[in-house]
Amino acid sequence: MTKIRLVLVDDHALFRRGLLSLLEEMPEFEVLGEAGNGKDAVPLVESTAPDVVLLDINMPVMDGLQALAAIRKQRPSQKVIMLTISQNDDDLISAIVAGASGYILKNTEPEALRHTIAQVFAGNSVLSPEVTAKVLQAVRRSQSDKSRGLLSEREVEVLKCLARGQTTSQIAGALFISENTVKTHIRHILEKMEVNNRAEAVARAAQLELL
Amino acid sequence: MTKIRLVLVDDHALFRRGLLSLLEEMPEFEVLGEAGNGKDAVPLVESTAPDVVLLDINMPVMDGLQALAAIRKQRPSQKVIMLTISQNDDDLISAIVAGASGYILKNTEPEALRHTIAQVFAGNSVLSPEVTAKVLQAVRRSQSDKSRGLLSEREVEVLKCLARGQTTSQIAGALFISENTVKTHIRHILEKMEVNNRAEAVARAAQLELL
DNA sequence: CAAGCGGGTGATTTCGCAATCACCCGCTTG
DNA sequence: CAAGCGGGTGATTGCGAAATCACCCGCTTG
Repeated sequence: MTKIRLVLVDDHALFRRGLLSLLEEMPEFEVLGEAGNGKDAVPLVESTAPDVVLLDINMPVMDGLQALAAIRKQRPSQKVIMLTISQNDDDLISAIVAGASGYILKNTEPEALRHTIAQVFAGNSVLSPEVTAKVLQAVRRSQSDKSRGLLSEREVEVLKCLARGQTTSQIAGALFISENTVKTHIRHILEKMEVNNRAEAVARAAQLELL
Repeated sequence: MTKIRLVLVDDHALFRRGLLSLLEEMPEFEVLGEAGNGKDAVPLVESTAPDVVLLDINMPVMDGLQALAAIRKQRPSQKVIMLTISQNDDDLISAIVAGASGYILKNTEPEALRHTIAQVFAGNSVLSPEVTAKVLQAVRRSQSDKSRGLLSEREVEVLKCLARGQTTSQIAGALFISENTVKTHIRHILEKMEVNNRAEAVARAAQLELL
């Protein structure tokens, strides 16, 4: 069996050596090299071309996020797992945006780490359960942001009326505007929500909970 | 030890029964009830108040996403794990937005399912590695979308010049505008990126790769 | 101390979008 | 067939953001 070739990057020599012996006990892994900071890591990855890089964030000289960006710039398909103690939201999101395939905490069990590396090697991504919740929150926020800015205030009001099953003339009466104006608002709503009729608009609005 | 109380929702009776016997073999779980569609699931969850709900997406009468929304509306803190074969992006994102704490595929190993339920019960979130990559892609897209719309075209041009280390007067010459205009653009860039000086702006721009 | 640079404030024009209304078309239904 | 409704096109006004420039302040440096 071809071994999964790794590079370890962490500024704590003790942790790095412990991790090294741990991984070498697992027959499917082969550690090609180690680095104690980002500046050393970039050329090391360049020259050894490992399957997966295990990368710490908090490091002197060049931190893990900068190193990640540099590595991914040189080798865009390089798989990198962030292995860190940081549960900081900015670190997490930055690492994802910079192209990390995994983000796991240092308190992870050896077996889980083994599983993570195998999954990443197979082309999948893995997050520690503790940080997954943060990522899901970020997704929720970004989706609601996207929905918020989409429609103007007035258009949302019209949409609410539509959802109550009101007709054009009823909406016009309720909002003290002409039927023509209501129709124009609905037109814009349909365009922005990329739907073809009132019913579809109401269905998607209910689904997105933007009422 | 207090058992983790579950409710299973899946329209395939065979799968549901198999899952039931599997979970009952694990001493830490207790299955309070089952449902074959979303319409039955909502009142069942309401009455039994389980710790965690395992919910399929593809179901007749009321699909899992609608059921998830209904359940979370009645019991906002209810923990729900989507257990499905769907790797569809829309299903995945919809489930997350609707408040799912987990999204795992039906080909998951029993031990991994056991682990997932325990993590969700503990307040964390879990995704199957196969879908984690999709979520990370969604995060990347939403972050770049956020960055795109943030700065105007002209402001991006100025920022590019800044990143090359050009001074105010050099930028003014390059873009055929006055120094004052350049300064105003930079002012707006600093405001929008929430940074305090040019260097910070360049650093974050490089990090976000919006050059 | 004066020139150059980074940074802050005010003022202008222009352009796009929001909000409004009028008018037109095609379908159903009594 | 005419009245009502959903849907489409054009036109107006007003506000806010983008883009432009002028002027002011404080620091460094020769």
